[in-house]
Amino acid sequence: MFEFKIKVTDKKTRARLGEFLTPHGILTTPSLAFVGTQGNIKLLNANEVYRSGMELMIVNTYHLWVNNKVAEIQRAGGIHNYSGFKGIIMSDSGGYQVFSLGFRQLHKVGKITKMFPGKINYGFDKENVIKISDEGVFFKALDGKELFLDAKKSIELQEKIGADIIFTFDECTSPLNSKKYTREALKRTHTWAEISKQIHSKKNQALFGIIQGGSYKDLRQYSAKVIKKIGFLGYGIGGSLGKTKRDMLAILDWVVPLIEEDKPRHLLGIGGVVDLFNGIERGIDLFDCVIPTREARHGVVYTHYGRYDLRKLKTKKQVLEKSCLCLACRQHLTAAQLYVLYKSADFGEKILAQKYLTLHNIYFFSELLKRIRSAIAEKNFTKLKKIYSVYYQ
RNA sequence: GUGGCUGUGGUGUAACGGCAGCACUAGGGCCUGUGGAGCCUUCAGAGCGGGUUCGAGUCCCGUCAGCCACC
Repeated sequence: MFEFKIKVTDKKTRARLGEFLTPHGILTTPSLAFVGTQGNIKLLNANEVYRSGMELMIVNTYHLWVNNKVAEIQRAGGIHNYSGFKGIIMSDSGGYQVFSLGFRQLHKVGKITKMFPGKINYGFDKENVIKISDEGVFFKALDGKELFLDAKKSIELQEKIGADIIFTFDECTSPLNSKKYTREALKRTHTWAEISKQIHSKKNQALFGIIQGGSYKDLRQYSAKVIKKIGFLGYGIGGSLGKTKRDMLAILDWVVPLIEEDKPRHLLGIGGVVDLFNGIERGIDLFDCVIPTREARHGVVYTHYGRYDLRKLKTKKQVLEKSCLCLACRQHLTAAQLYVLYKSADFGEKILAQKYLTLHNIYFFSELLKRIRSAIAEKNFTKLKKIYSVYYQ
């Protein structure tokens, strides 16, 4: 049902071009999943997603579960029917919410410390809504209800959701957690990985095991060995990913050589332009990231000549990018026109602008990944990286 | 022409006579397995001239402008 074939291997780096056979088609890698937390990309309907050229989406087990969507998905016959997305779908296990709803709020950091610098007010209270034990995690939902999620429950939910690629339930730690704590969390992650594998029975879903261990070399390497030994169809490399980007790359250099060549590797939650090149260069095949869609809603435009705040393009009387085939660029909507819509007092017009930017950014990242795949095939990945490094640092 | 009302950042608005605050706009920044169509940050203000007062955006007089009503 699943098979990962490596087509081309880069001679200078660990980059490779691959094909991952799934029940919903062949996924050529490297690839990036766009995040559709509750089964849909925010602001887009299924038709728009289809026409955007999106190939891979990741949905979120925690949010589907908390918002009582799972039964509805089952009734629809699975997440593909429910979402209307015909491509390949992954589901996150809920392990990230252990961090995003817990330590991230207490520590005020991202998976890489510098990601959330300074004092950010997220608009919701800072009390810890998470209680972690060796058995699983208690989440306090927005309505105050307490929910319990563990490996067994996560896999059961993910089987009901029915994505093509699913993940083991893990504990995503904070970069500010001590080594002692990270080691304890890692032990839980490994236990939960074993349980996840035992529970998982659906043959039409590929279960990926998640490697954790923070930014500690021995823990990361130990985790890679443990997860490899349990045996999965692919690997997820999860946060925390250290204090700087350099730490993140070091983690990849420690872990990737310890896992099999012929299995796909997914760097969880990462997907900035520079990160894609750096990850692929170190042997990563899959990414997922909220950046393209979230930043679109916040007015950021990605182009092959750099990343721009729409505000800076307000006088530009041309499309966002000439070569782009997204809905906005195809309709010859200029940056200036999009800016007017984006700043409109009319809420509907603002949403329309955000929708256009979302489609544009999805198109950009899809196209970028295509170019990367071609470059690997044509043996000039390093050259392509150099080209983009002019506009993206 | 007479009477009345109103004059506070670019805009819209607050503040018993006591540090001129807020929202929008504009500028700068952020966002990495989405609790976010979100967050942080900077610039920018009393129509003009007098007076009372320790102290005036606030009270008084004049002036100018705008709005309303009436000849």
